[in-house]
Amino acid sequence: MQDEIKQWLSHSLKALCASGVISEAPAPEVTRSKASEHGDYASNIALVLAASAGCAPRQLAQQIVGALPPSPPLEKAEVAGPGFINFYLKEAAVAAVVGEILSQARDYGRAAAGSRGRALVEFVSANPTGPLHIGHGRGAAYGATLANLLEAAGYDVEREYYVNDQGRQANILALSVWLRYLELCGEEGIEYPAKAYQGDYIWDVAAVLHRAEDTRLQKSAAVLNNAGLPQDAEERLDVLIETAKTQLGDAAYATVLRTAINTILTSIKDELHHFGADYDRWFPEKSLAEGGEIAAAIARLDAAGHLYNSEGAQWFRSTSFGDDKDRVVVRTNGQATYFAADVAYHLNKYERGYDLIVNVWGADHHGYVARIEAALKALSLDVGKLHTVLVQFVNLYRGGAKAGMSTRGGEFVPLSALRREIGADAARLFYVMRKYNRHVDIDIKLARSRSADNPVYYIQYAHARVCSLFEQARTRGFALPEAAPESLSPELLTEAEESELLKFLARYPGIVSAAAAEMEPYLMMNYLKGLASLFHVYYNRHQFLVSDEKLRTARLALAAAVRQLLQNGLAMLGVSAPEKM
RNA sequence: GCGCCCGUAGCUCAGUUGGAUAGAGUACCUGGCUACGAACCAGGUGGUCGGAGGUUCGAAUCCUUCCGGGCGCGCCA
Repeated sequence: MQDEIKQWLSHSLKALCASGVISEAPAPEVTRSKASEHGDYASNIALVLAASAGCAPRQLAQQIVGALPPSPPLEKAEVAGPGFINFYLKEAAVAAVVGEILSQARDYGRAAAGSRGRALVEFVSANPTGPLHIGHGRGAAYGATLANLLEAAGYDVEREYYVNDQGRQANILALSVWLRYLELCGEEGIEYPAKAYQGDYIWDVAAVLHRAEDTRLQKSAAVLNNAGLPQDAEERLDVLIETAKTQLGDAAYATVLRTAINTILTSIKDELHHFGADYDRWFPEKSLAEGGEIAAAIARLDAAGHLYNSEGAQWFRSTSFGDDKDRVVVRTNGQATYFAADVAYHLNKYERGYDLIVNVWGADHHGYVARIEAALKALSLDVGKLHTVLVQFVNLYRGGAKAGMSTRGGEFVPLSALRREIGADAARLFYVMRKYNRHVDIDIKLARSRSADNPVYYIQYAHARVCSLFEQARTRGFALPEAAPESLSPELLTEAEESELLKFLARYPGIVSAAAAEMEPYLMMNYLKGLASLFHVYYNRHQFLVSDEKLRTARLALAAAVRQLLQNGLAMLGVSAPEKM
């Protein structure tokens, strides 16, 4: 409707331009009116053009209105305030939305599948070195919801998790697990390093190895203590890792590492599934090295002339492309850096031919964006396809007291614990309640309470209410409205609450596309709160199950449309829509 | 020090991308179930939009600067 009004306005402006009232006819802006006394839509075009036209804004507005073409859905257009033009739509034009929603049902507001091309959403991608914590939960809720929104907006979406199954963190994990394993075997005098992973889950993984009864893994604790350990904790860890590799041999060491990664990754997959975040692909970092893609990526940067050697390492001149310092791609020890692998990974994504590539990262990675984009520019790739979303941190409170979430200290709060305490629905909703670049506070006591602070209940309650209403209608033997849209009598919906609700329903498609375009799931969440609120107000003021059959059917149809959009919206947020609570 | 994000009611946050009188929820006070679910609704109290300049018909929104809070600045991942 907004676009149609713009066309009418343009038509009018061209006419005035031809008669010399104004010198040019720019594309007019049309917005939804904030207050109902300002009509349904409004344009500021007269205020914009008044100065150049050399006449008073209100007078110009009057001339624009006079030159509008005949427009059937329009009740009237009038000049108001300093020179705004307000548009009022006919009730019937507004009420048609009920039939559209009931006939299109789940597809209402959705663009044709795949019409916008292919999109990749990579999210969470936490190191498989420990359980997911509440910070990852936000990435999971955000990423899963964004993927749904992009799908609704017409993208063919793939959901991907990048698995860091090699590198230093993976080696620290393997060492940690092996040391615990030796303790399980009864070895004494093992000093467990402070920088190794401290969580209890390491014992669980070690127990898996222990049950396998692999004799290659059983070594004396003495070999570790003879290694001549340095004082520095990080160096100490590196020496221990090397010792473990030589003592175990490549094959056995690989078994430890693989078992550890697989065991933890399995529990991560399981947790994400319970959380409603499912993936199309688990992309192993290791495959990049094994397929020669890291070397190929480095070679491409080199061929393009953007690498140089310094201090025994190979550097990428990322400062030429907007980064604030150059980055190492190959260390002095000959190993490629994590950054080099990540360049290869992004190259891989680009070669898969997506139209949109989304990275969902934690806010602590923001320094990393510039160097990845620098590499893409250096390889002459279209950086505009890549959107890196930096999701801010989550603070967890328990009745006012802050709870920590560090992964290495051992006192993190696992996502699974949060989910068990407040439920997956509340967690999903709380995580996407704010803009992604703002911090989210979750107070567990609040989230568990059935108070009105809790938007989960407010929205779900509206849905359950409609369901209950239909249950009542059924038991009283009333005909239900879904069957034939043309028998819905939308013209009978003339109460103020009804027309407000109708207009709000019609905004849904715009919310879907805006939430997808801005990558802001909270817009959908806010819309659903607003929809629930308008329904509750309407419900309290008017009767649905009235004796007049036509009016009853019209109102039930409106309720059914509300229920449909609550279902559609909640499904997109990964939240259930219960019929009873 | 440099870079990014954020300052709106006591608290948690919206504010449709520069529009008309800055809005919800919560807290506090008051009212509404012999009508389809009171996990709801209605009314009231509550604001120098962090401060100061600037841009224009018009600023919470854009620019400059200061203040306050969060995060990042490894041959870790």
